[in-house]
Amino acid sequence: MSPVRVRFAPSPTGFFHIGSARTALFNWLYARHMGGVFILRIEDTDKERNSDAFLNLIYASLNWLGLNWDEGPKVGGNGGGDFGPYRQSERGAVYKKYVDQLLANGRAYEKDGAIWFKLLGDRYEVFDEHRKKTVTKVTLPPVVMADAIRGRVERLEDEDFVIVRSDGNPVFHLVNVVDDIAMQVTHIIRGEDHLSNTSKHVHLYDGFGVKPPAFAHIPLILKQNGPGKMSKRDQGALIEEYQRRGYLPEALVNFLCLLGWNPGDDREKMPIEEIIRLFDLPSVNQSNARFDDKKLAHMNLGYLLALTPDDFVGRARAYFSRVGVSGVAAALALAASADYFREVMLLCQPKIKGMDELPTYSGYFFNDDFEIDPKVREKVLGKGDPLACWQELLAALPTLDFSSDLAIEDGIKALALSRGRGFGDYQPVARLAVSGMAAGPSITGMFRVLGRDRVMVRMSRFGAV
RNA sequence: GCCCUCAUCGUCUAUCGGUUAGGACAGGAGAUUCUCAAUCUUCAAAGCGGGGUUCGAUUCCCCGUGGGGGCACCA
Repeated sequence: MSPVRVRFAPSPTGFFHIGSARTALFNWLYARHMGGVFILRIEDTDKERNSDAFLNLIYASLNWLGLNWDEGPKVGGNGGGDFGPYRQSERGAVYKKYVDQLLANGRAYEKDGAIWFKLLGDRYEVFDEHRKKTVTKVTLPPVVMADAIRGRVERLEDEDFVIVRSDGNPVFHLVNVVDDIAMQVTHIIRGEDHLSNTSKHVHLYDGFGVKPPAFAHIPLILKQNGPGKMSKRDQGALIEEYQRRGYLPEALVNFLCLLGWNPGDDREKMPIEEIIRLFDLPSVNQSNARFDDKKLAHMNLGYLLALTPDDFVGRARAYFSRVGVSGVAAALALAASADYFREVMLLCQPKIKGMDELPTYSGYFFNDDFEIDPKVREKVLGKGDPLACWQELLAALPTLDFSSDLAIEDGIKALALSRGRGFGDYQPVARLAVSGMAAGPSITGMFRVLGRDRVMVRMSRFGAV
């Protein structure tokens, strides 16, 4: 049996979005599951709308998601292969050869300067109400497709169609089929929006005398709010955005897998190896799925909490590096010692919901000139006996044991006991004085990481304001 | 308008003729707690409608309805 060869064939005419990513992902999963080949083919025949920036975005996004391609343009460690070139703009000669074949065997003809594919059957004219013009139709049986996800699909294709434009450029249907033949693609996994095109494609395969590959049309991702499928203009649609916001790619991939597929049981958060092992075409859903950013965020949190300390700190540093140029907090964080940075990050890991919270959440650890939120100040000072607590705590700091969170907690509790208070009486004002914020890591951890000197300075300064 | 396609909680989904219709996210309540989260417990929440087939339909078939996609010398 010949090995499975699948391809992802994006066109560099816009930002790389969720829908494309999932199509790429399902192709990649199937290839990996079957031990086959994942091909990246760039469909850049639309000269007007192509751009190198979008092309590079495709490479960058696939890399970020971990969807490495075995054949395709050589980028990083990816690509190569014996069926290139893998950019359609460089395959003109191939298309010409195939078109000539059609012309020679009578399955294509010229009209109005363009080349049309010829359907086999009797022709008749009819007025098309929708398009407001007379069209020539062909009497022939419908195309029957065996879709791996949808089962049997039947559709009548009864009009000849253009395969090469009058300007000499081949159209999508032609190049798509030619390349799938030339690159020996065995399974075409693509969005359901292509289902109606498939009848044309099957006729083309027939014209070339080639048995069509297997088709698998995956359901579409619907936009979170409002009607219709998700497009690159919709909120949360761009892969780039998740990358920028510090989402973990493995979380996004896991989430995307669950949009239209499931392992057959209740499991959701799964390592990619397990997903590869279980993934298969028949288990892909048939109905469209609505995008849900809350669930994605939850998935991201799950992965975030599960990161090992070293991994988390490394990724946090990478995130700070990326935003560093534009953020003061990030720049200061990067300037701190590696040990201190690590301690701060590990304090924050269990508390944040995403990497993008890190600069704000941890800013005061690195910046002594942090601002005190006036609203928080008002709230904290308006409750209980905060100033007395502040003074008592300040006085106790020089002798407080800073050796561990527990020691700090015991120390403050002892103080509280001696004054007839509770730990909770000191916490709000201490947090305000030391961080300026209403929420954050445990006050004991915060004290320990900042160290006695910094805590003292901040506590003292608080009274002066 | 024509063609294709889909249909279980608000959302993602399990069920492959017989279940108290399960899980997850979101939402409500409670527990825990030094803030905020997280976590744990818990509550509420679904088979689009109508016909069949069958001893029995969420499940199979048909018709409606609703959603989605397509109908170019775009991809």
